[in-house]
Amino acid sequence: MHQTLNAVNESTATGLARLARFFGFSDIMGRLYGTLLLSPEPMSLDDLCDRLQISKGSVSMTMRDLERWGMAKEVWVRGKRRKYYKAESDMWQVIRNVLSGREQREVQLALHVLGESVEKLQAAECQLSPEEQQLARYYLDRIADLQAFFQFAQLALHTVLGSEKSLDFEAITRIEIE
Amino acid sequence: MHQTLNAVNESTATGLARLARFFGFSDIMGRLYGTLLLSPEPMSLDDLCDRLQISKGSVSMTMRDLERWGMAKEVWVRGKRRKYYKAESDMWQVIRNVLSGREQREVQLALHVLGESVEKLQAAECQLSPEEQQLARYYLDRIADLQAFFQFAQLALHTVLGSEKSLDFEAITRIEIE
DNA sequence: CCCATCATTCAAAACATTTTGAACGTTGGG
DNA sequence: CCCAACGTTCAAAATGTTTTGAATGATGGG
Repeated sequence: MHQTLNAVNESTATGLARLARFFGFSDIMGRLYGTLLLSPEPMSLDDLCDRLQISKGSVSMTMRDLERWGMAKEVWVRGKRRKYYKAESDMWQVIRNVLSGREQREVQLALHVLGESVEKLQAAECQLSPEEQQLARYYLDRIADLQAFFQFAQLALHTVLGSEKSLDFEAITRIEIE
Repeated sequence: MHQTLNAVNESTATGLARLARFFGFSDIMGRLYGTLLLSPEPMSLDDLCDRLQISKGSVSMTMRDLERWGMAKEVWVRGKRRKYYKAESDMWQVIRNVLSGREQREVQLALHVLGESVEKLQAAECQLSPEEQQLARYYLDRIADLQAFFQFAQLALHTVLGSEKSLDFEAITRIEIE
């Protein structure tokens, strides 16, 4: 294959590895996704091992993750016994999968914990000394700020997840201006 | 101090540690920030060591990071020689600091690399065999998708960073009901 | 100028994550 | 039913990250 094509392949895989890392996934996950994304033909586990020079165990495990996150799909190639994979090439779909899984859970957990703290503080108020009451009010102020942040995040997520097609810019700018 | 106050303190610090980890910072960074956030008085390095049960070296290094990211500030307490710190309590400011540093760089780097790939592919086109040309066009399509994604991210970042307004609790809840 | 009191540094230790590869399933063709 | 060709698993090795603490540097009071 021409050297330029290889170079582009390599830098794309490296860039996606970086992006994966940024989102808390493994390096290999990004490289596998990038490699599949630039392959017009589905690839087998052995193809991927060979291309990326990593063990078959890693590829097998990581492909399962990619499937779980809706970033790759299994493909049957007739006449072949091997498993073949192709990348989900709709980036918006991938983004939505990731956001609706991990990120949304994160935000909801945070809001839940913060809500519990508020309840605890309110319930305990009458048992507190005057100084402690003052501190409790201070806590409630800071917690309110955190809640505002997470509620903003929740709204932003909801907006992105609600959009069926490729995300339009109008939606996001509207949130910020309000 | 009352047990409820301690419990809230602890769960807030733990929650912020989790958030820090999510954003690619260290655990301790989140815990220190959370601890400072819930302290009406500035705290010294030794106060923080004592509260979080971690070595002074860690606290010293991590406080430098927190300062670098605009998440905490040094405070002089008259009559004391120690350094005292307080959290930057404006969450919106903290978010802007983080986004305008790391995240923005990340997006710009990605766009730069993708742009280079497009140039390389276009420059090499005339040297390619017909099959290679077809593959190059496939690459250009996939790269265009990636560029669209990063350009969207860039716009979203720009919008958030451009807004001066800090979000308050009431404003957010009002938006969500609409 | 010296001492006491802090803060900072950084090499090594503790800890956590990722990757490997040999052993073990599974499946389909013969 | 057996073999060959694959996929999967998981304990251990490699690698990467975080934390410690002893040594060192800085600074103000006396």
